[in-house]
Amino acid sequence: MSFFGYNASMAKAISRETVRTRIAPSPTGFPHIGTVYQALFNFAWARRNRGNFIVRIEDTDRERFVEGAEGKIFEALDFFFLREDESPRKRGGYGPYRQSERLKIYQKYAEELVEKGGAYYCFCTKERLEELRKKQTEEKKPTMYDKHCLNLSKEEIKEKLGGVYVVRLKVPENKTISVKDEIRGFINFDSNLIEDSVLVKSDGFPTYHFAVVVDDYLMKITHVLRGEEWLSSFPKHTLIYDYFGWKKPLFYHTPLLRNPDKSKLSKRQGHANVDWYKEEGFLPEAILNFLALLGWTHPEGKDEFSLYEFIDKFDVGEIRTVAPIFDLTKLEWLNGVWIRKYSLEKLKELLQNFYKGDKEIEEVFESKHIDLLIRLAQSRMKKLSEFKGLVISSKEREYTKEEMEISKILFEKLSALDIKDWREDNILETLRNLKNENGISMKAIYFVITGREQGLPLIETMVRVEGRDEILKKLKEKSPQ
RNA sequence: GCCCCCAUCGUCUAGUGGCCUAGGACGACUGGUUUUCAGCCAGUAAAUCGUCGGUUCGAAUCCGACUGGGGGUACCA
Repeated sequence: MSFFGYNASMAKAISRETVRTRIAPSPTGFPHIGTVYQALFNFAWARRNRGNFIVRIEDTDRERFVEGAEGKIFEALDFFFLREDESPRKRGGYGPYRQSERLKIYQKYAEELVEKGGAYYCFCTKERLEELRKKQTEEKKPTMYDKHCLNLSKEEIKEKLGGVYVVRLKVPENKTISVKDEIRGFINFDSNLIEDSVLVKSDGFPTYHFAVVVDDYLMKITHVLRGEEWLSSFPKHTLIYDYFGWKKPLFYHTPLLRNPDKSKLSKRQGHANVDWYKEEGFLPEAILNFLALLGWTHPEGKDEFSLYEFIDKFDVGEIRTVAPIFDLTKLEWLNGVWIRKYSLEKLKELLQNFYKGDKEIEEVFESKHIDLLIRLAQSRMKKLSEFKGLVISSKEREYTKEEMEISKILFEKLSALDIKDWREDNILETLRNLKNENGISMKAIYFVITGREQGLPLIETMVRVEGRDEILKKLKEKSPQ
């Protein structure tokens, strides 16, 4: 970093125009991991170019609107450190940032578009449209609006405008509409296959296609990084830009995250809900790291990197086009990597936060051994949720006869060590002898003493956590009478 | 059905005409360290680059067809 915040890695960055990116989530349910994926790329590109990252709430669908969903979106962004520069909660110079509060704006531009000949009023009833669709389906034709209202006279329109109507996009006939995706290049569409979509609904709300164009333009968005599912409606958006004579931002369609069975990442199979990751004890750093690896490769081939490093190295043009499968196994590995990176203090804080309200484990946090326990558990957890199982002993199964015999032998041998000899080296020697002389495996010894097949280091916990009395008491209980 | 996108180990990917008898990471497996399990270290297996055809002296890389997968086809986003 040097004066004016310029460094060599920024040479590639765009300088003339302030880069402005955005995500446009809909408050229609739980916060989706796909939204985080989009947010990551948009956020990183804005930061990389010293630009602004905007969050615009697309709440134009009143039927699917879910109370509180917007708050959950911001909660998720905060959890992932993807802090926006402009949004309904932050404000900014291009608000409002909630589409439901921009109705007047859309109305104005809709009228303008009609005047310019890029759109028209449609008064068709739901019944007529349903009938039309039914007929087209029967005839195995594509279901498209038949432009019935396109040629109404001025008088007719004026007369009907007092009633119920929608505004439709006027798609030209017999034309090739060419759109440019910065990753894929030009893509051509036959205009005859594109429907005159509704731009403004009868309730006065705009549809996505219209609102997104108007808002991206008014909010001076320079780079649109959005999901691949928008590629098919891209020609409609292009048409609107062109009718208005507006300069288009650059478009990058990012791959869709998929389930193990390759379908679009859904609620059911994959784990689409951001809350699930929090509940499992995945760390935001690890999830972000993992997400970045999906569709992008670090120039040095690194697998582990921070958000900060991602911002420094990320280039939008390098996004891959292949839709990756969201594989939890690699995420778990990365989560373990990040858990190991943390300092004891930080990890303790994280764990305490994670287990807030869990009575059983709160005791453990108050014990004087807590630091040791965390240190011993650190390399043994992939998720924060695994900590509890490591530090709270719970009997895994009944002891066999042989194991009870071993308990007895262990009790006898360990009793020989009095309290001042209860040290790691002595215990180790005792156990070693047992192994060598009686042929008892360390695995068996571990189980007999701890009551579980595997876990935290044996001798260290025997000495520093449990203590002589506790160990001997347990062994005695397990010994045959 | 129609339109559009995509196609390298099980998964994430490197690879943009010769450096590829295809490299890395996760996972799996083996060995080492070791008091269990992890961790750490070393190593092994794993893709005839979806298929077929073409261009070329030469193709994972370019072109075409096919197949497969995905997305779209709403007064949802």
